[in-house]
Order: sequence, then C-alpha cells, then structure tokens
Amino acid sequence: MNDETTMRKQPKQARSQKRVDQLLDAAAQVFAEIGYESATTNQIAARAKVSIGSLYQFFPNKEALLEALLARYTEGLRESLTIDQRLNCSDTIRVMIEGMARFESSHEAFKTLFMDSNRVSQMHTEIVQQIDALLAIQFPTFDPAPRRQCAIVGVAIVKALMPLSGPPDYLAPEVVLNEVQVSLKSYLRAVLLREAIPLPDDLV
Amino acid sequence: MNDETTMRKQPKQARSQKRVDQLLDAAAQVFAEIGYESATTNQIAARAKVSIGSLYQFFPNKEALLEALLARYTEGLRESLTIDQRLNCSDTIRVMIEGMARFESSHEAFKTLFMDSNRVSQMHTEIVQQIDALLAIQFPTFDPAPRRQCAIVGVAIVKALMPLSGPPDYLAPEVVLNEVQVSLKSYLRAVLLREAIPLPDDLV
Amino acid sequence: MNDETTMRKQPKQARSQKRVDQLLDAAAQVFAEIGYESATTNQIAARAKVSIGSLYQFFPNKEALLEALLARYTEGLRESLTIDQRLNCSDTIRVMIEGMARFESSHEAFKTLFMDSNRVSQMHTEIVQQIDALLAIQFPTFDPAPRRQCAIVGVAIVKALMPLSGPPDYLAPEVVLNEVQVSLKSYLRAVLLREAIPLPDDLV
Amino acid sequence: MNDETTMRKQPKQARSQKRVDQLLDAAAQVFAEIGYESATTNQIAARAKVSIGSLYQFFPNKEALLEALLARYTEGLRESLTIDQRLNCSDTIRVMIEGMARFESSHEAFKTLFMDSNRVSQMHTEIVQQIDALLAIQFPTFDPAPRRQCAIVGVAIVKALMPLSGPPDYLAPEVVLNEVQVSLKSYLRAVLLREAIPLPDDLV
DNA sequence: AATGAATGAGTGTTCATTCAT
DNA sequence: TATGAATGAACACTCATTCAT
Repeated sequence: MNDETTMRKQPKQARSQKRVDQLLDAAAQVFAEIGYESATTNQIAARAKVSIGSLYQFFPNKEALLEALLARYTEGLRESLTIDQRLNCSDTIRVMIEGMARFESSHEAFKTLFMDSNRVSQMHTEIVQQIDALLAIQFPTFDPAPRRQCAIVGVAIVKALMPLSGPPDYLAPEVVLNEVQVSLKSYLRAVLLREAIPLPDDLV
Repeated sequence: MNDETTMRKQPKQARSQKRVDQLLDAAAQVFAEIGYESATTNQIAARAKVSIGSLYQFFPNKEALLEALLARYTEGLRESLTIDQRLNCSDTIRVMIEGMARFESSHEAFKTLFMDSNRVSQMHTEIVQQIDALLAIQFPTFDPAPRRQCAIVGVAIVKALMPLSGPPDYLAPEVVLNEVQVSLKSYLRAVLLREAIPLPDDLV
Repeated sequence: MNDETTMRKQPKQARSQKRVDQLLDAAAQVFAEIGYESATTNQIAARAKVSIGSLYQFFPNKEALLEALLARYTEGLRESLTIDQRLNCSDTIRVMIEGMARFESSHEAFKTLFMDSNRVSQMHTEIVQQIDALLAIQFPTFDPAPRRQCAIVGVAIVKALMPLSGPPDYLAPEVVLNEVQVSLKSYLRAVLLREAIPLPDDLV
Repeated sequence: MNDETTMRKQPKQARSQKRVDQLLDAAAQVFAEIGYESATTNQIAARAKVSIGSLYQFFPNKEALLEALLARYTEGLRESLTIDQRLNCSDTIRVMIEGMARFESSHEAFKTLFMDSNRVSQMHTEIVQQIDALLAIQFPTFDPAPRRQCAIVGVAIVKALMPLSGPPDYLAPEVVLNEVQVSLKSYLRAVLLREAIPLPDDLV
C-alpha cells in the first residue's frame, strides 16, 4: 500500500478527483512534449495550476505520476480493445489497430510513454493478456503456451510499427496502419499453420 | 573540429586509445544499466577507472560519448549484416538475425541504445539502407518505394522482437530468434505477393 | 520576463523581501572581498545563511545578483546626488563628494563594483547624466557637447580618487575628500575658462 | 625567493629566456582579449606554442605570469617616463602623457591589467615614485609629504582618464589626451598655489 | 629539460522533495 | 487541506596544477 510508486490516496471526494485529473492531464502534456526524464514536477504542477505541495499530496514522487497515467491509459485501452466477437479475424485485427490509432491520437503522451521500453510493465502485460484472450476466443484449439507467445509477439509488432509514422522514418499514417495489419495477419497465419490450426477463410 | 558532439581528439597514442576504449566500455555498461539520460558522466568515469577530467579530455560532453558508442556499433553491425549473396532468402534472414543476436549479446548497450528511438537516426538509417540493398539484390524487380517501406518495417520488427527475451516478457532466446524469422518471412511473403513479385521457393 | 539577468520574481511577501536583502547583502560583502569573478554563488548563499536553492529561486544566475546590487546602488546614489540647487558651485561639489563618501562607506561593494569598468554601463551612464544635468543648471550657457565631456571626466576623476584611501596608497580619508574637490574644482575652472563661460565667484 | 608569486627561476640560458618571452607575450595577448580571471593557463601555453608543463617550469602559478608581465611593463614604462629635465612643466606633462599613450597602444594588456585595481601594487608604486621624483626636480621647494600626495593623485587621474576613449564613454583619443593634460595641469596649479610654491610661467 | 595526459576539487545551476505556515 | 518557499544532493563540465614518461 505504501508502495514507493503508488498514489498516496484514492481520492474519494469530487474535488480531489478533479485535482488528480488536472495533474494527470498536465503530466501527459508535459511528458508528451519533452519526455519523462526531462519533465519536472514543478512544471507539471504549474501546468495543472496546482501547487507543487498538492501534487505531492497525491503522488509520492514523479514516478507515481507516470504509473497513474499508465494505469489510466490501460483502462482506456481496454475499451479500445474490446471487440465484437462476431467479427472475423481480419476485421478483428483491423478494428483493433484502428482503435489503437484513435486512442493514440487522442492521448498525447501514450505513444511516448508506451514505446519507452523501460517503463511499461503493467500496461504491457495487461494488453498482452487481452490479446491472448482474443486469440483464445477466435481459435479455441490454440494451445495456451504458443498462444501467449503469439500474443506477445503481436503486441511487440504493433508497438514497433505504430511509431513508424514519426521520426526517423515518416511513413504515411495510412501506410503504417496497413502494414501493421499485413504483418500481424501474415505472422498469425504462419503461427496457425505451424500449430496445425485450421486457417479461417479470411486468412487464406 | 569544434563540433559539439564529436570526439575532442583522435587518440593517436596507444595509451590514449586504451583510455578511450575504457571510457566507451564503461559508458556502454552504464547506459545499458540505467539508460542514457540517467547515466552521469562521473559514474562513467568512475566505472572506467579514469578521472572525470580525462573523460572530458576526449569527449566534450555526454552526448559525444553516446555518439562515439553508436559509431562503434554501426561499424560492428555493418560486418554482421554483410551476408553471402548466394544464400537463399530464408538463410539470408536466418544468418542476419543470428548475426544481430550475436552482436547484441556481445555489446551490452546496443539493445538499450538502439531501441531508444530518440537517439538513433544515423545508425538506424544505415541499417535500413543495408536491408534495402539486400532486398534489391534478392528481388531485382522490387520497386524501390515499396522496397524501402518493406525494409523499414522489417527493421522495426527486428528492433521490436529482439528485446522480447528480456523484461517484461522473458521469452527464451531461441524462441525469440525463431519468431523474428517467422514474422520477417511471413511479412516479406505478404509484401511480395502484393507486389506481384514471384516468391522464391523457400518462401512458398 | 525570461530575461537572462533579471530577478526571477519580484518578492511580494515580507519574508521574501528579507531573503532577497540577505542575499544582496551577502553578495555585496563577498564581491567586495574577492571581486565578482572570484565570488561563487555557493559562497554567497552560505554567507546569507540561505540555501543555494533559495538563491536561485530569486536570481537566475550570478550576474543577476550583480545587476540587482547595481540597481540598488543606482537608486541609493540618486538620492546622494540630489543636491540643493541654491548651493554655489564649491558647495555643490563638496556636498556631492561628501554624499558619495557616505554612500561608499555604507555600501561595501560599491567601490569594487563601480570601479570595475567591465560591469558598470548602466549605473555609470546614469551618474554621468546626473552630473551633466547639474552642470546645465549651474552654467546655462555651457554647450551640451563639451558639458557632457566635462561630466564624463568629472565622474572619472571621482571614481579614480575615491579609492585612494585604500590600498595601495592609503591616503587619509579626509585628505582624499579634499583632493577630489580640489581636482574637480580646478578642472572645472579650466574648462569654463576654455569655454569662455564666466567663472562663478567661488571658483576664482 | 620561493615566493608563491615569483618566477621559479631567473632564466639564464638564451633558450629559456626565449621561452619566457613567448609565454609572456602569449599571456599579454590572452589577458588583453579576455581578462586575467577568464584566461586559462592552458590557453596561454597553447598560444605560446609551449607545453603546459613548460609554463609551470618557469611560473609557479597563474598569478606569477601576471606579476612577471607587470614587472616587464614597469620596466618599459620607466623609459617612457624618463623625460628631458630641461622641459618646462606643461611640456613635461605633455611628453609624459604622450609617452604613456604610446606605451599603452603598443602593449596590448597594459590597459586591462593596469586599470584593474586589484592587481597593481608594484607597478603602481613605482610609477608614483617616478612622478614624485619628477616633481621634486621641477619644484625643489615642494615639501615631500604633499608632493607625494600630489603624485599619487596625479597618477590616479591618468589611470582614470586614459580609458575614457574606450567603453562606455568613447571619447575621441585626442580629446582624452588633451583632457588628461588639462586636469593634470589645473590640479597641479591648485596644489602649488595651496603650497605657496611659485607657479612656473606656463601654468599661470 | 620538455611534454601533455591525468587529476579532482570546485563551478554554476537544477530539481525532486519537504515542511512551516 | 493547500501552499510555495526552502532545501541540498547531484549534475555536467572546467581548469590550475602535477608527474610519469
């Protein structure tokens, strides 16, 4: 509970919740603009129009801000990744990728923070589990071990390709979106073949 | 000469060269352990068993250390990526991935630094070009634009999957090696199909 | 606002103002003792019994400390140089010099800082203008160009002679005071003669 | 002898003497360009095309360089101030001031160093004595105590007015030269009157 | 004697964090 | 509870000086 990196108090009162939100919004902005390391807590407090003292009332240290932001993102992402189970495989992937792209563009710091491999843990594993669950539904005979492996690799591919629209490669966003889907589908196809799982029609 | 990020003096004497190597080795270790931003020049000097003054005799600032390390890696990588052109497609990919894996495990900071998207530019573009050249040789009819795109995505995939053997996923190294190849080959296959380029036998 | 050499915040609360005063007093002492260049910000903070962090809360850098001190002096000097216009020429000079001497002995760093020709500009020009104005009043027919020249030379003489009570010459303070007046009056007399301006009775 | 600020060895061999001269020339340049405090010994050694080790073979520390330079200047000045004793008072002053101006413009660091009141001691007193001697010759009945005082004030006036041709006042050099003479002569006249010493014809 | 690589205390400055108000 | 002044360890970097070669 008195974790070094956890929020100090679950704010119950509305006023407190608002404070926390201001703080996290400000943190997101600042992290997005100059990165986690370069951001200063005073900067964030100022941006949030909150005193530095108040910031430390809710967050025991700078890292806790990051953690909370990531948690918030995880929650938001969960929705983006909750997909109509009647969709076929291709469409599932498409909807998911589109969802991520939308999420990314509406949450300024997500890209910066999510890609920074040093700082992911929790959000990362959560997403992997979600994908794993998705696969389990679509392919009931998929063995759990290779399935999890597949999920891990899939997530890694998404993480790696999404930023290709920025520096230093600057591919067109729609190209990126397409290539993510292509690589995901072709990788999935290869794994299913290897695991002797019947290919769905739309992956043949 | 008075570059802000270049080495201060090309070390001519053996003693100096040794000094520089100590320094770069230490920098590699420290960067690998705690990342570029968090690393301090005093830490690096201490690790190298060299005074902080000596460090600054060779490197005008912290960034120059990074730059020199990256240059060293670029050079090393070039060799790892120089591949017998008579190999077929699968083998080319295998040899290349194995080469990267070997390189990575013998150069502590490579992973950390190469993945840190803020700081790669030069090394990154160099590698992309090399892959592009490889593709050009294997598939003479490959149109330059989509070929370059393919190279970019391929490099991104490698960058993303290689670290999977570490935290937070901890896949077995040999598994990682294999999955990189699988995803690379299946992505390449998909692109070739799309571009109406005849598949080589080993990719069918 | 983001001036490189201006105070960071105009201190509004009494406590802050006190802090700033402590800091400036300490700076004055240290500058007086070892000069601006040799003085260190840590030294000044220690002397002011204030943490180095506090110093930088008010002054963005060492130079800002100097600037603020000079500004304080300029203001103080303005009063010392505001002289009853009914006084005759000799008395004006005497009162002015006495005022400066009083000011100097109650503001430790004034001498050091004012004499350091590298760092005066603003205060210097202000004083010159004040003297120029004084001359304009006393000698309405004094042509502006030579009058300004006369003011410049006059100020230079004062600047040069006042420190004669210290090292390396150690003239008695009252002697110094007298000699400043003598040289000022005789120089003024010579200039007035040259400019064909009627000498006031007390300068004959 | 083992003074902290004296040269380590009076160089006897020609080669050593040359070394010392190179060093002092370089020091003069660098001091003139960026001031004593900002100058670094490595810079000076480099400018002199001498190794830093050699510099410290002759000068125990940075200050010794300054001291030696000042000594050199003192010697040079002595000549400039050696004046034909048959000259009348006005001419003596004129010749002397012209000599100083010449000296100043041919010895880059002189102005910078001589005006820096923190660092004068020896050269200053020497000059004062020379002026004192000059006065003794011209005015045999001049009482030693007021005579010395007069010399001190005279030197101070010269020191203060000569730099007026530079920042922040930028008077024309010939104006400066003239005003120095005017103030010197009028001050001397005033003192002589006070001391009841008959005025020479050219001062009436 | 001459070199210049090496040293490390010291510099100005920042910023996460605390705590008196 | 909220504030923001205060703290001081830590940082990147400099430079007078030493000493092995």
